[in-house]
Amino acid sequence: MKFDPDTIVAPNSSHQGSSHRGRPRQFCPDAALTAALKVFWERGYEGASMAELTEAMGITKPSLYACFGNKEALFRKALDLYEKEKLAYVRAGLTAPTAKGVAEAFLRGSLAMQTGNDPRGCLSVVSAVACTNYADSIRDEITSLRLATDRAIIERFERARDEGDFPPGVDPAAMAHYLTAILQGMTVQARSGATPVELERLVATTLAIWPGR
Amino acid sequence: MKFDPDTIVAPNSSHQGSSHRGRPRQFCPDAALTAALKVFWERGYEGASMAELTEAMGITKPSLYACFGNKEALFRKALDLYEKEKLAYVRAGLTAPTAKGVAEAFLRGSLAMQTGNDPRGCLSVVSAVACTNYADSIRDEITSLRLATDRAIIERFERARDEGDFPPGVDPAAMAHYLTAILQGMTVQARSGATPVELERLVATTLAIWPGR
DNA sequence: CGAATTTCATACCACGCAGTATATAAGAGT
DNA sequence: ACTCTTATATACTGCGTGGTATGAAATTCG
Repeated sequence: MKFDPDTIVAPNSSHQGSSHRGRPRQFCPDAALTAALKVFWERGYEGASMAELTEAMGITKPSLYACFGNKEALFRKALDLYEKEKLAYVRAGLTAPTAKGVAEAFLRGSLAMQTGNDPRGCLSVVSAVACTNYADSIRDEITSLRLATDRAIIERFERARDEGDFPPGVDPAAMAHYLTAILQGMTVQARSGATPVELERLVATTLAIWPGR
Repeated sequence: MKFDPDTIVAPNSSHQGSSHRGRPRQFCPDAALTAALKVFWERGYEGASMAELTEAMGITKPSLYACFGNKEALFRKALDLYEKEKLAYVRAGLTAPTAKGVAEAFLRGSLAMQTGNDPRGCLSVVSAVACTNYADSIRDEITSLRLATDRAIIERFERARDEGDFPPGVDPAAMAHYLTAILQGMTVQARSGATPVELERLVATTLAIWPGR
């Protein structure tokens, strides 16, 4: 029976539940995946070579392939991790009391991501924009991920409209796409070297202009 | 003496001034460069292979290298062509009478580019975001290009402030970066499959929110 | 201990990439 | 007509890529 690469289990640094025949793996898959995410994040899918990845992950190629499948599967898992960990502020932001509060939470969350130690820019944006020749499955996953968050923001803004957060005549869906456009633009600017101060000013400007509460 | 690839001259379809020793070239460099631009535009620099380029340009590899130098030089010339032809609306937009007029010209110009037959998205944005491992010279050229237009917009908005286009307390530079962020976000959304109607709505929303005249 | 099983390390493979050597074709100058 | 020059076509090179074969090391089960 073959090893199932879809299930990452038993990082050997933490407590190991059921014992395991054969030689134990000498690295922590979670840590390795985190390292891989960082590489994909700054180099893009095609820009990240297996050599770079294995070096950053601190493992050899056969270990990588045995544990994660292939490059595409690795990227997919890294993308899952990204959306799980790094995009927490999206889910959190949706709980803000007003539409403007949601916008502020998103903008500040995105800003915090740019000023941290992580690579600049949003992995989803980078992956969506860069090269047309990604594997179709990857493109599909990225777009479906984007559609899901778009949908969530739209629904949140529809509620906001019903609660009177917007001036009359404002379309919630339009405001949602407007907000995501600014977030994406912020990613592009961060990616091309904008300073944290400039990004902070972008946040402030957007909030100053924001219609309603 | 070697042929200087920096000067593209004598497309053989148009009138040919001074005659030319040796076998005449059997393609039009301008048309070939336009075809190359299209490929770079939709695939990115690294995503475009020489095979794709030569096929789209309708010439063979030695012809390409003889005429344009190498891949990097070809991209550089394509980028020049892009900024000269496709970004004409930027220079035109700067002449609008008010700040909001400038914003509208940029937004509509960018929108028109997305709905045309050309590849989606802005080549500069794609090139800026995608892969970190471009040749340094290319990155430098792209950023200097971006800085130049940023500077132009900022100066135009400073004039707009002096002319009273903005409400008091609005920073022209901040508004410039805000506007470019939206344009960049529009590119990202167009690149990831947004419909012209959605982009049109983004333009309308931005203009509806725009402070001042 | 010995057998089974799984991971690790080194070396390797086929392929696509950017770029080129070489020989031939097509024109201009004399 | 003959030479000189430039472009074209075909075939090639060296290299980096994603992915793998193979054998040794490390563990559990009997």
